[in-house]
Amino acid sequence: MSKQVISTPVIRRLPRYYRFLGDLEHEKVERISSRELALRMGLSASQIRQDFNCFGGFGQQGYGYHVKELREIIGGILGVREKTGVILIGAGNLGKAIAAHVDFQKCGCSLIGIFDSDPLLAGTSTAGIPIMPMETLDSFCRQHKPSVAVLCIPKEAAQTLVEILISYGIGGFWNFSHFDLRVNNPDVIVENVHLGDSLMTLAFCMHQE
Amino acid sequence: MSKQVISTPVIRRLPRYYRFLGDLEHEKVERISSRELALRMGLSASQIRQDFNCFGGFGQQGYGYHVKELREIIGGILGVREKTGVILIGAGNLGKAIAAHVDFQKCGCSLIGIFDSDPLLAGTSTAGIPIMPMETLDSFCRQHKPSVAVLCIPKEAAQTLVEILISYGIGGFWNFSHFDLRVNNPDVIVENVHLGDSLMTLAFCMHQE
DNA sequence: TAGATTGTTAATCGATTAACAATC
DNA sequence: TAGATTGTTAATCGATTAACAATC
Repeated sequence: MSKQVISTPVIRRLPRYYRFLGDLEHEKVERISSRELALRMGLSASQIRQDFNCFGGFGQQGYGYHVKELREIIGGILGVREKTGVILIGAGNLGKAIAAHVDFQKCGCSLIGIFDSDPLLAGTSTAGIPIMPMETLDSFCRQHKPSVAVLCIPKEAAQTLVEILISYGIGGFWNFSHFDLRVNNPDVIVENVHLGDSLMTLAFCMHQE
Repeated sequence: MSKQVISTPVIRRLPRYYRFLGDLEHEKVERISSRELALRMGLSASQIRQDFNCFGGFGQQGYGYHVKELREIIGGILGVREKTGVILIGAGNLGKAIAAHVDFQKCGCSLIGIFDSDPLLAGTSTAGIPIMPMETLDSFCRQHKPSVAVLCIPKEAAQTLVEILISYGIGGFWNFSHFDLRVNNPDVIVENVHLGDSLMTLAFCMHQE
């Protein structure tokens, strides 16, 4: 295994490769060349070959890439066969929708608990996952050792909660709060999702030109 | 007005600048230097000055940038004072959450209608917006001329619907369906959001090192 | 074998960073 | 005026593209 550091642009393209290869497999396509895949994905063939070769030579000269095999390899790289424990904090509109809509399984994750400070929600469940009161977070984490927390809480509540969650052993945050979470600890990974930024970008591009 | 083309990385940073400047204004900070802003945002001062100078010189030598003024300028560039008409298709879990959770107003948009093919949903409403049957989409678009459609529908339904929506005058798609929407028409802008990709990226980064 | 397509190196392009003169 | 910080040009860095030898 090469210990080479993978650049961010490459990392961000991996899930997309994985998705497109899934579609191809679904369409019963057995082999594909970098040229064809590039055409489909709106990339260049060179780039695709460069990307794959960050991890090793998965193709065969004169043939291309075996779709099923390549998909499995990239799946392995992305760790989709793992069962990373995930908890979700904040069972409001967005929290519930994410719990129900995102296929955690497919992403190598397993949503094992939802927490909310509203006592009225405790005892109910969403997407088959029980909603628990915040008081039980500590003991739950000690018992089940989730490594990722999805944050669907208001901005104000987030920063302090994050420190606590890190002390509970959380090593990754998928942050939907309306602020940019920044953590000093280099072992903690943060993925900020700003839907508003995405919509603004769309609006800007429409008014350009 | 410079007709210079703005690069994608710069465009993607604009909403973030806008957000951070909003926070600063909230904290009653009147002026800020590129150096201080860089520190807060995890960028370099050079980059910030380069970015702003794509649009014009908004700062003042020896002083820095006036927070409120700069925020308004960037807001103007992003078009947050516009009222771009938006419709949302698919009032499932995710559709409802987006309708309720995303602040369209703040993004220069106005969510004016939700459509769903399920006749049971017709007549109900989410986030104060009425849910209407797909049959009324045509006449609604002719009357209200929305320019953006949010797609919260299954992959299978999406591609054909998109063609129809374009014929109804939709020029921008905010696509949450599980597929990459690609449109040939250069006047149509697409912003694909893949929450699964984002989660996979987080998981990958956690297992790296 | 001939044709196709990879893996990989070299060339190009674009974005970020550094430097500094202009100026408030 | 002196100090600070911008706007802007030049240097660097990294990512993408092009080219081609290796090889299935």
